[in-house]
Amino acid sequence: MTDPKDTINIENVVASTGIGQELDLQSVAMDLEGADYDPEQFPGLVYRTQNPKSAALIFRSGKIVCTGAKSTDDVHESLRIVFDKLRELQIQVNEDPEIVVQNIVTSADLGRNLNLNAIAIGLGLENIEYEPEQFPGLVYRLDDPEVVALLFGSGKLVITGGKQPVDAEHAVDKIVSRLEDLGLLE
Amino acid sequence: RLRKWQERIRTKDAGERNLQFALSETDRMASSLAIPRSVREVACVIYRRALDEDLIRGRSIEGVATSTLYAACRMEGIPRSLEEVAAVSRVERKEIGRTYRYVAQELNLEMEPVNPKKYVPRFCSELELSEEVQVKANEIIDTTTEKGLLSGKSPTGYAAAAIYAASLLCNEKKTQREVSDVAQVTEVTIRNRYQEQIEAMGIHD
DNA sequence: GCTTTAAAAAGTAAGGT
DNA sequence: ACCTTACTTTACAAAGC
Repeated sequence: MTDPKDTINIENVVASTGIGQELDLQSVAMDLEGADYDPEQFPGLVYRTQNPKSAALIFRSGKIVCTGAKSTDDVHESLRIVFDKLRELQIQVNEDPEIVVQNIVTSADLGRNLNLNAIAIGLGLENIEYEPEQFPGLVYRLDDPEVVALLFGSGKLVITGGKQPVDAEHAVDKIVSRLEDLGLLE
Repeated sequence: RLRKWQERIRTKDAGERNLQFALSETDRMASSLAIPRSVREVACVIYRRALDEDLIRGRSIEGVATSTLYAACRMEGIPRSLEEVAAVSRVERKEIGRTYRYVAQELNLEMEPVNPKKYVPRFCSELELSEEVQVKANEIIDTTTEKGLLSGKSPTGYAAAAIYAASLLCNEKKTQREVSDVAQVTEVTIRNRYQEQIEAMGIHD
């Protein structure tokens, strides 16, 4: 039997940072190749990196959001690229801007089909949300770690809201033991 | 004192006007969906609770009224799908679903997932199918659910496929198109659920 | 509340061939 | 009937309406 923890895969990491300098997004949009900037629609300028793949949202305040990376290392690498691109435009960027991971999205596989109806009742209707008419996944909010898990009939799951990769591991352990206690993982 | 008194009256009046409008909307929607009076009353009780707990703030009266009607139908065992309630509401389906989830959570309605069998009597009568077909459709739903086919599937699509299969088995065939019209799901969904269900039932046609 | 970005899960839908 | 595209859900930051 495969430990469900070994099936965990990081799918997306969201992080925020800042260069410590205000920006004229209009001119950055002109000089930065591939930049998307439509202030009427959204105040941030969108810049995509190819390797690693990610999307950076750059704001007038100099604050930046990076999303789409597959690991925390990729977040740092993507932002390093963004910082260098800005420096090429003669923009001052702090030496090592603090990068804060805000959210990690992971997927995993329990390796068994799940009876979501039984799980909804077993885990307590007041704690879960399962509306198959609206979405096929069952929404399970954990207190510790503070994450949200989406459970599917296939046994696959998505965990989001975590700040560290270990949050997903702890969440999987708790979900597995809760389901085993209820006899719903057989 | 006097100001507080006036404020109370104003709030109360606003609340009453709010409630009056909500009740008339609930009645209008319930009438066009042929929902029994007893269920409308349940919807009104839920709406009143939502009003008392201040859940209306930031949402439209119509949206909450539609959601409570949707919830009441489920609670009373004669569910209407979001598609159906959205058709008589001026709030879009997505908003009705969101509001319903919020109200159900805040009022601890503890709603169980809809059993597809709850749609069988109404859909079958709209299709003028016999009692025999209904029994067969229920049997298909029970058997395939036990085999784990229901998880994550929409109850209406699931019921529609079982009814379609049952109509074939009982020689009272309805087309996928006819069933999809009453169930408000696409023929593709009926086809997909139907294939899974007959395979799980061990039926070869 | 909304707007935008990214990504997964699985079901449903819509449009084209 | 198939194929592709797209929308539903979760979390999160950013600035502005």
